[in-house]
Amino acid sequence: MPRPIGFDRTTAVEAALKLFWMRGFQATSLPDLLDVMGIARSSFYASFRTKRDLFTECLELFGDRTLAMVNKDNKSLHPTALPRAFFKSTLLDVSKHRAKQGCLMVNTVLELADADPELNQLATQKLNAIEDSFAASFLLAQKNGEMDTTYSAKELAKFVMTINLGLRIQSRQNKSREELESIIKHSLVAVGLAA
Amino acid sequence: MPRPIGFDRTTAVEAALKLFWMRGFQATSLPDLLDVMGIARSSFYASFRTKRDLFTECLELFGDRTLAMVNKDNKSLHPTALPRAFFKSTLLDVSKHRAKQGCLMVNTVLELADADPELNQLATQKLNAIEDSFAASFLLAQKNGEMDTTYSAKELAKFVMTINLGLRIQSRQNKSREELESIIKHSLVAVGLAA
DNA sequence: ACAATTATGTACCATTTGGTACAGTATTAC
DNA sequence: GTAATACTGTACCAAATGGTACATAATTGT
Repeated sequence: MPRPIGFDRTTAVEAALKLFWMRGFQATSLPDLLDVMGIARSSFYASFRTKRDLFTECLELFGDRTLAMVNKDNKSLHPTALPRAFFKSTLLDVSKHRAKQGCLMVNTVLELADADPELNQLATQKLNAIEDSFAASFLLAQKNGEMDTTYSAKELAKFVMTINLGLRIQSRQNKSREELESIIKHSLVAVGLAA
Repeated sequence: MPRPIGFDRTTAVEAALKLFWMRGFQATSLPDLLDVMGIARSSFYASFRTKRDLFTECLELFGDRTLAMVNKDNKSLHPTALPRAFFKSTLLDVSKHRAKQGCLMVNTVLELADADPELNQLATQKLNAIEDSFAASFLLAQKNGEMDTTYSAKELAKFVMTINLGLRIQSRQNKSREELESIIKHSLVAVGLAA
């Protein structure tokens, strides 16, 4: 009997995500959101409750999507090639504008570390999941004797994540692709992940 | 003839810096500032013009102070020991609360990359100055034959800075001192900076 | 046609925002 | 004392904030 939902929820969330990603949580106002989502104020509160709830949804979506990317490469590539592939597809093979957005999780951790510990924790948890995926992959390869064991799988994953975080900041600083590429190359060579 | 300035400007700026450092620019309200600075609203605007101007002053102070720390170590330590000393004094030998604050420049870059390009650039410039100081130190050591030349001084400095940025995020995530220490150790060993 | 539901638009809300104006008081040099 | 300056406190400002209320129109299944 009811009139069906008129706007595409997924599209709307996607638009909101893009804005949050660029501007951060606090700097994104409700009118801004309504504008890019193309819905009315009332519809917004009916479908998404609050701005914070919507942000949580975006963060969750972004985190899961990123993890899925890593896991996908995980199946088709040799573990030692994983980090390089990840950096390539999320940093190098990406438009300038998108590179400047950095990573929503990282941005969130720094913006809301103090102001909203709960969101900070959610972002951290999503980042940890990615790190764990790397670690699991490395561990398997090491057990199969396909990978050097100078560093433990966990240590290696932590190292890769540290580089990743550093790169996300630099991409928000407008560093050139060449510069980022150089850093990636040298870091990976240094720990024997230059597949 | 005039009545002298009653409050200590330096102390007031210091208090503001601490608050900005923890909460970020946007999340710090004017009443909050007046509170920790211990001055009246009118005095604030008379002495500091605007909230943004004060923030700029804090950012400048923080950046110069950090650079001075690096330069000081620069004179007493061997270049290969510089990064380790820097991480120690700014990350490991520091209270838990202070570690959680991260680095004001890094926080600023991520919070205001899109919203205030000018402040982003100021923060970036301060970070670059630190990187350059590392690079200059490495270069000198390499020329004197006191340091391995597998990596160029500039590349090495960029690598150290990337690790540094990554660590600042992780310290905002409440990572334990042990975890940070382990990352530092392994990264520096990897590029031959484990003095 | 009718009931049910969901959209839209708009008016409204209290609160907070950064910033200004100004009156009154305190402290100094002369 | 007087003039000059700098403090405090408070009142005020317009604008923007996130969120609510509600009347109306649209679209569906029956």
